[in-house]
Amino acid sequence: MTWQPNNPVEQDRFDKYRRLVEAGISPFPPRVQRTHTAQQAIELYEQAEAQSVDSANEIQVTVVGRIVRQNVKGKIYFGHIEDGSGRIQLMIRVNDIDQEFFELLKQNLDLGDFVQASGTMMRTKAGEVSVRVNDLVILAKALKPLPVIKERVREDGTVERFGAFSDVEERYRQRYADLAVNPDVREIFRIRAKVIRALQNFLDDQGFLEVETPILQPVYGGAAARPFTTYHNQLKQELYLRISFELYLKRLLVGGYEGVYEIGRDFRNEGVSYKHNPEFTMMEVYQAYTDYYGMMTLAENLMRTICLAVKGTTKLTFKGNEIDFGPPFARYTMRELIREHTGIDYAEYPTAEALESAIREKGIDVRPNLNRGKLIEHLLEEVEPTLIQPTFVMDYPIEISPLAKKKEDDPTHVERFEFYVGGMEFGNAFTELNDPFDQEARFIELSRLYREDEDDANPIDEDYLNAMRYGMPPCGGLGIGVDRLVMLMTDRHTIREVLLFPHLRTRDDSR
RNA sequence: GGCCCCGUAGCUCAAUGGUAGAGCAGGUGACUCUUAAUCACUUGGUUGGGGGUUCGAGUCCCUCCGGGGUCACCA
Repeated sequence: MTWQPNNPVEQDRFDKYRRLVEAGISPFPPRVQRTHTAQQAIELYEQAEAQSVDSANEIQVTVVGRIVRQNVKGKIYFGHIEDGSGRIQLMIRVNDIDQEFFELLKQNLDLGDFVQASGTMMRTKAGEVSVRVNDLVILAKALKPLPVIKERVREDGTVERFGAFSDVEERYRQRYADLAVNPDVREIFRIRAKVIRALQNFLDDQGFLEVETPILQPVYGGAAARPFTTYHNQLKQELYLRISFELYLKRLLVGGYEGVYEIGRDFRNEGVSYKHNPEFTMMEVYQAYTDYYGMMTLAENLMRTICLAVKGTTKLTFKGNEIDFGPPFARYTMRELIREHTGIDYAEYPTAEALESAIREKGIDVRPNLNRGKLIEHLLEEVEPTLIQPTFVMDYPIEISPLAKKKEDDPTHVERFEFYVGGMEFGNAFTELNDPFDQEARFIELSRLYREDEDDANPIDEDYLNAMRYGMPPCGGLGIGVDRLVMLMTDRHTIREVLLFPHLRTRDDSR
């Protein structure tokens, strides 16, 4: 069943489409011509105008773009088209082109149509550099109306917008429409690209090798999360979408690379929230012959570099807070931070039962029967919203860190840090565990711990242990959530705003 | 998954339980330098779906769908 107009506005567009066809004009021609972008045409005119207005007015251009504003008068048409470079105004006067054609355009051009316009450059009486059109080709007819947004440029140059397309659900479901009418949304994804490029440039400059590792994995690991499962028909093999890159990247250090990184997609079959999407972009980097102190330096330099690349300074505003990546980040141990903030020194409570009742005494609600590590983690979450300036939280309990090396002077803790900015976790790093005996013991302990909790049952990656037995250099590893980084750089407060196509439930009514 | 809130024209939003409206967009007409153009007239609705209460439901109740917020989950 081919598409039919669903409402009077679409019916009207469809009628115009048919009128064009009847007039022998293709609404979707195969060929385009273009001599200048909108921006180039305007700059060219302004430069020439500085020399001589007469010669500037002889500049011939052909520009293309989507009609974003129309003002049709009796015998003159004004409209703005927008291309990738910006906007330019078209002026079509009836005596500059065939009169019948003028009437046809007047009747059948709509907001949203793509057109190609040829003519000479000029400046209107109101002062706007424009194209005085003597030929126009419709490149693509818009059959559905884009949301209408009117704009006024204030005296101070800022833009006031009226009736913006703001329904969050519709914006995400029809991101193309969102992008088409909301330039600030387009800007988010330019910044996103910039963040990723800056990450790559920074890590490349430091001598790291960018690699790609499997997304479809026979054994998942490297994080505590439920995976998505899938199935290879011919191989008759159950497969998982990766929940982290960690175990594969560290295999590469065994292989002899000194530093590797990957930027890519992780998939976690968990709840969604303003900071969680089922698929998200992660950056993980591993470096031989260093430790978590080295990763702190790396993280500081990395955040500084990204911020500079995007903002031109080490400062930014996020949720109304000014954040500065210039100075060294604050460093606290997890224990002291929790003690300061909640008054609980978890070291005084060696069992989960004792710690749980101490937490409850402080009036903090906590799910029953959590293990001690998870209880401590829960306490850290109490502190999290207060960590506005860049902060390293160091030395995590061993129970929740099976891939990190123990602290020499305290086997109950590991050399691990997470770093927080704006009340949100951005990165996670450790001195990587490279002792295959210890690693094996941790894996076994972990599978024992989670046996009761079947949801979290984690398979043991024997091949990873095999790799480690060949000798893994001492190393540090760091993971950073790229989407959250983009949130930070764009001051957006939900992950969905920085994903082009965030996950939504399917909606079967085709409204 | 729990709790709270929301879903009305293409878009942005109104409407004590009592005839579903406005602005923009669209249509017709006027207008050869407009730029949130203006002026006149005007089309457009299964009020997310289904059920119920009521003389009467956009509004109250139940349920389903979708979204937002929040909590939980997330080594």
